[in-house]
Amino acid sequence: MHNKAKSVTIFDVAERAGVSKSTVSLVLTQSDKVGNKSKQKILKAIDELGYVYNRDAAAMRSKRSNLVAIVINDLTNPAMAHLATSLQLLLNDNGLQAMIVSSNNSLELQANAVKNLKEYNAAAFIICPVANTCPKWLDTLSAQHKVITLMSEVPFSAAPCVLPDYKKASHVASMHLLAQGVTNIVFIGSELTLSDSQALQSGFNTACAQHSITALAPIDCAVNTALNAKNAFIEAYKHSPTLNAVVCANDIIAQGVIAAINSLTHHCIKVVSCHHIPNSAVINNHLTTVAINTTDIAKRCLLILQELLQNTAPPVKTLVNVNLQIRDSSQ
Amino acid sequence: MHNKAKSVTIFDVAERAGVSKSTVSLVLTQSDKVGNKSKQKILKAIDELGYVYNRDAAAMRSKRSNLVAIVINDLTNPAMAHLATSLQLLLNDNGLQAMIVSSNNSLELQANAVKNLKEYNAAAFIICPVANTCPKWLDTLSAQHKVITLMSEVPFSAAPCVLPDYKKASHVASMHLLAQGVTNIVFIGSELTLSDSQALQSGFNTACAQHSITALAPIDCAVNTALNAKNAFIEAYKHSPTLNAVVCANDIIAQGVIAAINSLTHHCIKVVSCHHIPNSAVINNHLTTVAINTTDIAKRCLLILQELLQNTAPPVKTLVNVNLQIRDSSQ
DNA sequence: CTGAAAGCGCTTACAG
DNA sequence: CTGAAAGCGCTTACAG
Repeated sequence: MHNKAKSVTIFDVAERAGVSKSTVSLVLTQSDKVGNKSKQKILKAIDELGYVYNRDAAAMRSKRSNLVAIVINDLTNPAMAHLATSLQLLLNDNGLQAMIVSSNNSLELQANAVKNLKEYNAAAFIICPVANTCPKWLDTLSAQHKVITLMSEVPFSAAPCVLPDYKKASHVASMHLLAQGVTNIVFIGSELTLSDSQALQSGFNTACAQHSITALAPIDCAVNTALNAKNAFIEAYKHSPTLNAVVCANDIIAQGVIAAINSLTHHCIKVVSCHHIPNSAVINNHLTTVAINTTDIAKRCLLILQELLQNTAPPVKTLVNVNLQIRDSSQ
Repeated sequence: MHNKAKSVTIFDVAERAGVSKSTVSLVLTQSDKVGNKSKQKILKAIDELGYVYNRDAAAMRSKRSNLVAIVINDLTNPAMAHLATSLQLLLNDNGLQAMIVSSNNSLELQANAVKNLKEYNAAAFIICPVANTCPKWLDTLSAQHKVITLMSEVPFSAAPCVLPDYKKASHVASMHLLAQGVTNIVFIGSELTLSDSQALQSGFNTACAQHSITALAPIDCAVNTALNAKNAFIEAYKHSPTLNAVVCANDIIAQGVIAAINSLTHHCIKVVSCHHIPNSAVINNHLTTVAINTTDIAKRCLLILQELLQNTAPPVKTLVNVNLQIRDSSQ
């Protein structure tokens, strides 16, 4: 859509530096086969001419690319944005260029984004998959390209994935409540049939079993919004007014639940969240929550990417540790 | 870093479809100069061979690119993430590919990101600039490339920018309070010397003047966090206990101020925010705030981009309208 | 409407 | 350590 000007090429640089194109190319590709005097002359010429390396040409000729696509399902979630940023910085440190793209929680956009990025010759795809991503689609993609999924599992897919240990997260959160002797405990989450949610419920159920407690039926608030959670909780509470403890799938849901509890006359319900979403608000600093370190996830992801690029087979599933942070809401 | 396999080219497609390379190319570039029977054969061949268009080769040959870099200073701010996503979708609709990159509020990273993206042959740069971005740097960039800045002004730069009308935002917010007869009013913001903050203060001051009110000295909470705002407000309140109205630069600061007010024995202080940051929390729904529509900003940005790509000169500054949303906090 | 040819800016063996 | 040459996958006039 936009026509570039004359463009300075390695030929111009070579001419100015009084060497051949090949020598310039060797300098640009960080080869050590070039004498220091030549190298200095070349760097000087590059600077004087304002030469810009053309990676399209280089990628085409060498059939290599250092472009890594990062496809994020929800960029407006600060945790996801932080993860994407961390990844970008790590990739930069390793000579790779990140290209962040939002799939905006749409399967169609996700498929489209990947299709386009293939045309731009991405060397790898790091995907925070949209809910209900089709495993076959992912498998087809990862058969032809380097692919890693993050944060959310696509069940039975062959693509390596890196996840927080959701099961452990809900387990420690639930045990923390149960150790205080609560008896009427419930789990609330969104889209309960999804793999991640199943893992959370599993940790919760294990904890209940260990304390010989029979939990109430889990509350499903459908879409993951605070308002939905608030309404779903109020509804559920009508049927179970003896409730005294709630394990929430994440901070957003916890916010809704807390808002619901504050609207009740009783305030004797303990709340924990299994998935902390960092934000700069003062507001949430009473919530007992399980912190998920997106920096750790990003680091792990990079290691796996390096394995993929070296054609060694990485683990298909990597669980990153989580930590319970105890605050007022569960006391 | 990663070696692609054999790769199917337009030559293979041409062979299979029984036409020449040129004809295939014409189809790929959406030319209408190709007969329908040929076109169908070609599309069939593309599908059967799993051909992937190589945009690097196309860009190099045609010296055109449809890659647009979006450089965001703070991707973890949901408003910015939403803006980036909106832009991406609009660009897609117009045959352009967005490449989102985070500058993570670092001048160095911002400069580096732009330098790298030039090598990837970006057709345009849409930048939400880091605070204190150097105008000369931006001018040099925009002399050679298509550049638009968003959300935050780099004073005296030649690059076209699209902003919310910050002055109007603080003006309507302040007038709303003053109309209720408040007398001891103060403005609180972060980094008060920055251009955007100056605009906010200007709207505030104008409103005070219109009501013949002398405002207290503005409160500067340095970094833009709720905690900072809370502490700065508590400190300021000690010196001015008669305060009865606060105009906050944005929602984050407002959260801190409200937290501070709640910790006081009196609750008779009205609060408004000049810059709404959308998030899914229920919590903030008592705050009177000025909504900034990032979708409008994105649309405006696209129009300006189209002008730039057509080499017409767009307005150097575009202010997008804002709307006051009245809620409990100012009643 | 189609084909042959040149060339975008680079990298990569291969001789010197 | 350096130079000449081939070629990556496309697009673009230019003849037919």
